[in-house]
Amino acid sequence: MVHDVKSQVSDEALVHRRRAQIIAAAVELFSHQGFYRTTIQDVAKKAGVSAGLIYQYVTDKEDVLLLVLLSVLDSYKHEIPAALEGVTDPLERFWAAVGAYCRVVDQRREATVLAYRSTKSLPDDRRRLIKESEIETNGMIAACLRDCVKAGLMREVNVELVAYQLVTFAHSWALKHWRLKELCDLEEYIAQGFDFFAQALLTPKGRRHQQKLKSGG
Amino acid sequence: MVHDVKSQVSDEALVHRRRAQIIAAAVELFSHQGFYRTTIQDVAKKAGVSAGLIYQYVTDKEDVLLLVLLSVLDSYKHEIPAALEGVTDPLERFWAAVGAYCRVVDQRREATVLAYRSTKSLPDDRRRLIKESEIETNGMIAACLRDCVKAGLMREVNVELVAYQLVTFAHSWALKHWRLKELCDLEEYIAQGFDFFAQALLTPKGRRHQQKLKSGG
DNA sequence: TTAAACTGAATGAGTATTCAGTCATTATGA
DNA sequence: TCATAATGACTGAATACTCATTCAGTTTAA
Repeated sequence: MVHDVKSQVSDEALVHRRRAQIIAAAVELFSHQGFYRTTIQDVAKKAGVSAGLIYQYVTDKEDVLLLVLLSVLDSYKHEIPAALEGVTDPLERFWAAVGAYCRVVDQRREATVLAYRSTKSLPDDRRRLIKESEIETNGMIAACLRDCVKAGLMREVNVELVAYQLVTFAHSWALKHWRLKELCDLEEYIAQGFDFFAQALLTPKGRRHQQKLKSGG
Repeated sequence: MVHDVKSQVSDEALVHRRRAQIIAAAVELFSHQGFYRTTIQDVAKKAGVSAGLIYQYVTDKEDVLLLVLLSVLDSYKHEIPAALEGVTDPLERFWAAVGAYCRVVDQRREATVLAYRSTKSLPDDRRRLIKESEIETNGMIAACLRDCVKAGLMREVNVELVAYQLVTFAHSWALKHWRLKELCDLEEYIAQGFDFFAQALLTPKGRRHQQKLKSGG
């Protein structure tokens, strides 16, 4: 998918390095000033390169935005499977996935907000790439949910919809941070979310299982 | 608050009428093309006035955005109390408020998305107006929640936080409509949300009360 | 030596804002 | 009564400026 963005430069390692440089500068500027208020010259300056150079790695300004957004979504796509590594119990996997999601959102808070603000600034075809990536991430959460339902630990809910609610819960930490940070910190936010979703989703069997996890370890 | 925006024209009724005209055009254009892609000439054309006229009712382009956003938040602020009119039972009031919120979001879906996308495009002082308005609306939901908790119908949750989750649930219908509309329609969305939040929040007493409401009417 | 990477000033398209002037309406005064 | 003036909403072309993008030329490294 990064390969959908065309570059004049052929050396792949160089392309990768330069783009990382450009993305890092752009994330910061776009997050703070927004896409339209940020000029390519700003990005170039912050990245320590010339304006012309950027156009060797990207076809237009919107491509820079696309790269930035894909880099955010990529961090979701990597962190969640990493958090599930080696965990087998369905309920544990579920909490691990949701917790990991919340923590990535926290780490990349400004970029997450940027994604909400700017996705529509992309032309349709590039926007589709973003949506697909989001659906993929959602799918990971949905899969964890489904496993819990299958194991009889959770009620028979509409898995896709609930996955959205979970994702939204995580995103809200970024979107409404200006207010939420006055109400609680990240770990409290996660804890109350867990409590909330547990109440809503767990079957009696699920609840017993949950108790065991809590006490056991 | 609308009065924070200055106009050259003194006739108040005229100001109101003209602004409504400008806002109507701007909501549509901003929603579809975004704030930065929309020119003042576009707005003027759609509103059937000259570009110059707009500047008699507004000091700059950002003021147009502010007026648009305030008009969206105002519709929340009016619809919720309207839905609560004459309802006294705390649980009924709660569902009425949340349901009303979801329906306004649905009616003004594009404008809601616009609010998420564009609030940061405003300078800090004007953005504060928006945030205050949002806190006020949230307060209405929080108050309903608090009454349910006091009446022993709901668990002792962090009312402010849960209010945010409810608001977020409503907003998501707009923000993720591109995906959610494939999973369900608005009424299903609301129904599954009610089920979900009921499970998470109601006490045994609350559950019995809820049953009574459902069957009785 | 030369191809690839890079620079940064120049170009030109796009657009927020202004302002000199028009027009309809209302006040003035003879 | 009816010219004449004053008012203030309104118009839209002109201004002034901001950038995305290009490209002629320079540097780098093999």
